[in-house]
Amino acid sequence: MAVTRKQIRNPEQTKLRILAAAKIEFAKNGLGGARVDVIAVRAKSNKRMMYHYFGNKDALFKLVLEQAYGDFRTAEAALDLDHEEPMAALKKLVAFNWKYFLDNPEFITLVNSENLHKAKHIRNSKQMQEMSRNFVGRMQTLLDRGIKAGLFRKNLDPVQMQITVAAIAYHYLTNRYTGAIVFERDLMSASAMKQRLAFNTETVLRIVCTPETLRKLESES
Amino acid sequence: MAVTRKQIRNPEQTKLRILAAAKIEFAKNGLGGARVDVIAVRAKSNKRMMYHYFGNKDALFKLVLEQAYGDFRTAEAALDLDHEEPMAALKKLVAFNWKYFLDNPEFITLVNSENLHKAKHIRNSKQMQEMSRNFVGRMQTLLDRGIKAGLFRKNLDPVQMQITVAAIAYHYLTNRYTGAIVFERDLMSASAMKQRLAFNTETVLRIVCTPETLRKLESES
DNA sequence: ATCATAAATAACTATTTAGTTATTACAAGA
DNA sequence: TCTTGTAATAACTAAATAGTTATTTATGAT
Repeated sequence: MAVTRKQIRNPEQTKLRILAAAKIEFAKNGLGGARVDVIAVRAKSNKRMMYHYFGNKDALFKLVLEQAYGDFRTAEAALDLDHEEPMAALKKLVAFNWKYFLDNPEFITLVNSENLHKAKHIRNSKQMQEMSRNFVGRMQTLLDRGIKAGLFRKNLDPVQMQITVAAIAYHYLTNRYTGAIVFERDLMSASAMKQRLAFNTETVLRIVCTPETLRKLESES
Repeated sequence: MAVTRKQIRNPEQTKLRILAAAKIEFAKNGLGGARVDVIAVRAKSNKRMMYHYFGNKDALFKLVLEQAYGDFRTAEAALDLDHEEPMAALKKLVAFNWKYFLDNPEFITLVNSENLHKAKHIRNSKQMQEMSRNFVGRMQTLLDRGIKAGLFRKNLDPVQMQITVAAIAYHYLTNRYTGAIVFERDLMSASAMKQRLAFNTETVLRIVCTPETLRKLESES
């Protein structure tokens, strides 16, 4: 006697399952290495549904990537740095970047994959532009408040700052595997990670703070 | 009348052509996206030769990657930083990293691809270990000389320094495509690149130098 | 000259892959 | 309860893909 599993309809859930499965597969193998069959199976759906809801592999990748960026920007905005002292806010931002890349390794591999393809999927994405709009602005606001408080140096480029804050966390984590071989060191042990976060925090403060602020910090410690 | 092109034998040249073609293909599409047929055609050879000389796709990738690392380390060692003043040497190292990643974009994408695969190809590579051996040592020597000259701070971790010096150049360049969208700015214009190199140089000096050294630098400029 | 070795080539194969077709099943509104 | 649009599924296909087989050809040693 054949067991006919009842076919339950739930388009929203199905879409979400496919998106989640796609994120895992794209993150693990890159766009080129990802397999649509694997995505369908992992989503407990089938390829036809994926093509029905998302069109094709590249369109699905684009959506996954946009959502990954969206999640990141949303989390960063939620830090609500405007209600913190400038120094505390900056430290918080450095720690946030570190923790986010650590907790969401898919973000890193998705972004790397998109850059391998010269960002062709999101090049003309309205959504990407909107999400990015306030990103630089938040850094500028933070820098301005620090300057006003006599803590930070003037004329710092907020774009260079955002890139640098990301870079020192992102690079360490994305290249953790080759890094472990090159440096013959476990870069992911609890102590190594604590050390890196401390180093990154100090790096950013040294870039941003005036000499007097730095002197004060050193005499305190 | 059929034109029979003379079949010229040159195993060394053929191997080199295959390696060069593989480097381009792997760099452009990643390991998963690279096609052995494309490599064979680009090398003006054929698949059988590739399999004869290198075994399989993964073994070829490993060799390409090892050579890319070898080239990078060789170029860095050739800087001969031991015969420069510590400050000049440090600036030269920052500029070298920048220029090398800029001139050799394949290095970046090859390393990214290997990290996507958790460094499985080079994990037990003797050659990698040997090439890396002096890499940290060179930074340590540089830092020690700077400390001795009263210019640099004490107790800086040379591994954190190497990672950071690489990060601020590598990250900017590897994510240049998504970066251009996020920041709505041409990151690769001559002026943008000049600005980034200057920012990176200043960043590293601020990390490394003592407060007095920094003060002296500022009063000079 | 000839012969053994290795270099080169093209044609082949078994699988895998992105994308499609054809069909069935469900559920909401008339 | 009938109808209709759409969700779900499986089986299919044409192209592509990593790796192989069979064969020819150049070259250096004897």
